Amino acid sequence: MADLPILQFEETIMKAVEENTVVVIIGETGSGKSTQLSQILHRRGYTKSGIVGVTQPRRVAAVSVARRVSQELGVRLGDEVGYAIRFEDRTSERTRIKYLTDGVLLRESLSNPELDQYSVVILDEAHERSLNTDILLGLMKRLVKRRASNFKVLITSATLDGEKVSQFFSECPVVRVPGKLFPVEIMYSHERPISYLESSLATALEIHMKEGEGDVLIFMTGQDDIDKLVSKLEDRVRSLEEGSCMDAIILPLHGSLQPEMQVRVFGPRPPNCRRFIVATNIAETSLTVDGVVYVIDSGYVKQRQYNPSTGMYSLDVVQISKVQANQRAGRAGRTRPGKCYRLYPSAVYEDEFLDVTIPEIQRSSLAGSVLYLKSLDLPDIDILKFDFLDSPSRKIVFFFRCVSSLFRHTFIAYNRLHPIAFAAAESLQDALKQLYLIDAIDENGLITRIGKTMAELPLEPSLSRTLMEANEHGCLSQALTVAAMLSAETTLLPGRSKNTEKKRKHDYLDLPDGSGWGDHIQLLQIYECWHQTNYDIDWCKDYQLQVRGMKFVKDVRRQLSQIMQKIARGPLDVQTSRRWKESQQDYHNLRRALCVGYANQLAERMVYHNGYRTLGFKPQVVQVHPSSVLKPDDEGKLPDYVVYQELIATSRPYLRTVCAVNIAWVTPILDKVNKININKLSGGIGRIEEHTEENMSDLPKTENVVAAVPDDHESKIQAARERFLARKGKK
DNA sequence: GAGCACTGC
Repeated sequence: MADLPILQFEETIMKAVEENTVVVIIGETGSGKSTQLSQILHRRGYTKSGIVGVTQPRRVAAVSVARRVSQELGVRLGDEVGYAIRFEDRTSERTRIKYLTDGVLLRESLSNPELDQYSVVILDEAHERSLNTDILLGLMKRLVKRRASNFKVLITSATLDGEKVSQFFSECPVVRVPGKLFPVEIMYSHERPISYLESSLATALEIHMKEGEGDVLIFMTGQDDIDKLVSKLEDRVRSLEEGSCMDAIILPLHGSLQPEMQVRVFGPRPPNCRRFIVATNIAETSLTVDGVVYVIDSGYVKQRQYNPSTGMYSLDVVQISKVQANQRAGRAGRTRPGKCYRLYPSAVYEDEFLDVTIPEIQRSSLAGSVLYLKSLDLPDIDILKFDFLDSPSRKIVFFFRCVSSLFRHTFIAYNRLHPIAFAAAESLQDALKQLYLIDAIDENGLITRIGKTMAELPLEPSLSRTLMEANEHGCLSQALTVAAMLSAETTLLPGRSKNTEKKRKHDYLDLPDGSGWGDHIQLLQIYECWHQTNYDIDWCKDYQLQVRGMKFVKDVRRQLSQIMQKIARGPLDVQTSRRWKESQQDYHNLRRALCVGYANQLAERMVYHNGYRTLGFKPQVVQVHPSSVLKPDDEGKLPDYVVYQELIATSRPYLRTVCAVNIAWVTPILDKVNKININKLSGGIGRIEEHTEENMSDLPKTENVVAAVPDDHESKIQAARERFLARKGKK
């Protein structure tokens, strides 16, 4: 501990912290920033006036770092040092240093927007740019102005990103702390490989024959490639075995592996043996494998992206960023000097790779984030309560300045660099439309009472809305189950291991089938069956349902029930139905609640075939995913209208997880779609900011331009916003 | 009749 680099910088850091409200710390891997920054602040008295909170993007990190710090300070975990993650709060009144996931801190700021129990907030690993961290960055920017006298923010980031974060916080100081990594020699390919699978294979074999002891970590993009490479490696290594003096163990490592299999990667390594770990980017940050000396980096990663104009998700293989490439290389230098083989030329790294990864906030639907921001006690709501502050219109300007600066921060830098980065305006408009259709905001873009309640639920807005509607119509218990099942769905079904395939098909017949209404209903029925068995673990195993996943569903369901009981007025029925057979009606109310909640995700069947056309977005022809339990009726037809959980483009655009709904429920929603006025919904973001730029009398003229040339207007707003923000920044 | 990168409340 004493030789951690960060301790030599204690004076520098503390001087910067004392003289500034915000400080960026660039701390490379092994600098000790995660464990030491909080302790330094504790020693310097910053825990006397409040808690030092340290956010982490991942649960395991929050827990393990808290445990470590409590050991170093010689206190019991949960006393002076504690942690808070979903489903688990190990803090007490005595807690002075608190590690928490960034999601938990966001939830806390919902009930306490000033975060006044904290004297310091440290946003750790900010360069990872998780959606939650990005929103926290925006909130901190606002908070440091309001609590400048008794609040400090420290942000840790990677080298390439630190300057930008500093700019975001009005050029706050940057302190650089070196890491304790061993040097890693970087080797580039001369050309781009034709097949990075073959290229990885060749490189791995070369290392095995020519290089000394040490494990090899190979980054691939997905399970299929991992499986292929593992089997090829096994073949080739075996044929080499006589010529090599070392044995080889080849291990896959990815998120869908059972935890027992993942453990093999971390177990003790037999002597005179080399392990090849073929991994996804799970090994980039989430899991650390000891003993790795060689890294093979394909330069690619699989990323999920959202297109706000079509409402469609896709899973694409894209080039990594420089930050990611360096992070991967760093995995070779943890225990001793290592080597990193990049399967691409250095010119590609220099010229094509983005400096930093496109942040999640730019690749996701913003409906949840916008609703969350609107629900905070920021000035666009409950204006009467805050009379002592600025006038209402000024408040709205302020709100959108916070929001737009937050989104600016993440959008503008990348738009010209990367085709998949969508414009902030488009993404925000999509979010506003979605929120309007599910009654979370009114036609002026102001949050409604329903929306306010929705934001309290840790769910995507559509599911929150479904719960609220279900509560009105006596099917909350069922909706809670569906919401919980959907929160974990991908982890429920068994993996693709071949020997279970046959067995599963057989058992699958015995599982409920949704009674012809679709996948949501099937999920409900599965959970109710499990409930009937008194949550029997063996029952899950019999039906090949992931035990961990089902337990998670139970936890989520309990948490949602508690929140609903807290926020909803009147009596609630949150008990799981005890007589599920009797509830096998047509699920009328539940399906209607889903229709209301997913008003922005409806599809209409085509007249002559079973394809669907999406409603609400730019219409698209899509198919129900073959994995759906929804089957054509006796006439060979699927339901006329469905709600869908997800629209995803794989080999074709598919609706995944669908439920039949009635046309009578759909019609009023379509009326609403037709009446959408995006300018009003935007709450005059552009208009208000243009007021500050130009004369009031210019306004009608500008609005005419909107109708005629939207793009031009958009760029004008953008320009006005830039000038506005620049001027504000100088003050 | 297809396929699932990784997190998190």
